Amino acid sequence: MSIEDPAKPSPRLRRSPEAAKENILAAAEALLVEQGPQSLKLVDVATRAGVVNATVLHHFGSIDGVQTALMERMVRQLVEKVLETTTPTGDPVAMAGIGMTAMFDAFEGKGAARLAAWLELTGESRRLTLVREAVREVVETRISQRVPVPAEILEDFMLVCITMALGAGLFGATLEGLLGKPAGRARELALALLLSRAELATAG
Amino acid sequence: MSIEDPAKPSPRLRRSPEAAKENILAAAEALLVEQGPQSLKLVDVATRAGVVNATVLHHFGSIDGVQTALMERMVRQLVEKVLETTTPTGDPVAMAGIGMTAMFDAFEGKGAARLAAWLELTGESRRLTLVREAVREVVETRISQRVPVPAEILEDFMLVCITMALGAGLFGATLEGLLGKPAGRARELALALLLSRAELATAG
DNA sequence: CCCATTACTGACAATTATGTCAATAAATGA
DNA sequence: TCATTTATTGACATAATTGTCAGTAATGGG
Repeated sequence: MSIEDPAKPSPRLRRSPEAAKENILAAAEALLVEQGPQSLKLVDVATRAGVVNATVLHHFGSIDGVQTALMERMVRQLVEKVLETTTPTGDPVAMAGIGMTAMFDAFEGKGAARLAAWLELTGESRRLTLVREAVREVVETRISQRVPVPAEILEDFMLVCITMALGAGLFGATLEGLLGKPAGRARELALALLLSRAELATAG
Repeated sequence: MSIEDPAKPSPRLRRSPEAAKENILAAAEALLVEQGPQSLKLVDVATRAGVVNATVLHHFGSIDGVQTALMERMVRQLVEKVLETTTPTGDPVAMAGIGMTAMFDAFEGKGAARLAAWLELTGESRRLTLVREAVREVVETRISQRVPVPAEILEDFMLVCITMALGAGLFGATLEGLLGKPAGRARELALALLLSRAELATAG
């Protein structure tokens, strides 16, 4: 006999469909961030979420369904996070600084850059029309009307900014280690470089 | 009966160990570039190389052995490619331009950026002491002695440069598509940004 | 309280991927 | 020519991963 009561029928927890999915996706996201995309195994995700694999399949149909849902969730979170910190102020340069900082934060924290890299490697980056729309909204609605800069140049600037934010978010820590630089140096330098450019553009 | 001679004993091809490994690694690299790291299945690599999986295992021991060998091969190629195009000239700014262009080329072509992302995602980026040594050699031996800039600043510059080269190499094409920009625009803008900075640094 | 719905589970089937092994055949040297 | 070595192979064994299904148990509506 064990110490525990032998006849212990596990108090089965029943969530709402939304809560169940949320629980599973949170577990999947944690695994993605901690161990990389190749560790997104069905059983691992289920175990992490405190359920069995059949439960995961019940809600998402397949492991691909989990991955797709996770992608959408993370993209949505990223976009919201950037948008909510992109409230227009009077000063264009200060605004650029705030917006870019928010972007760097978003890509670095919670593994958004890792997710983007995963999408890129698996060739699933086509599904990102959501991102396209978000970027367009940021450019047209939030920045373009306030800043005396042609949309063309603004888009170019966004392109460089996102490229650097992704690069810094994904490789920053490793590169800093390889070069013996303090943590956060890549991000710091990239932001400074971009900001100097922003000042130039608005001043000219 | 088939059209072919029914008793056709396949003319078995026997390579030297080196050639056999090279053949397999080339196939693996092609698969990595074309379809991403998760397509590096034992059977797929073998089929692509025109052999059976047992042959691959004979030479590399396991699929991990293949991946490790492929990593080392690609890193070596990348380092060589960068080093060979980093021949010092008289003009520091021109040198910076040439060196950075070479770096961007190296990371973009043949999926070096994809490899780096893969290493990052799989958490294998520690093995990159090879890269560390190469970077140090570039900084100390090839640049530092020729350019009147403190090593500190030079290292910072390398950090940003590599970050951007990786970002552009990995995400450039997709981002350009999402933003409706012409191909190569991210790389172009990044290089321009870095070059303007290099001019500033050497002028100051 | 009772019933219908459905989230959840355990056990098992199916599929896929990796690895083993004895036998075969291509090169090399004696 | 003959023997040794070993790159190569097919068939098979093992493991890992995904997916199926009938049954169980929370939950909410009547």
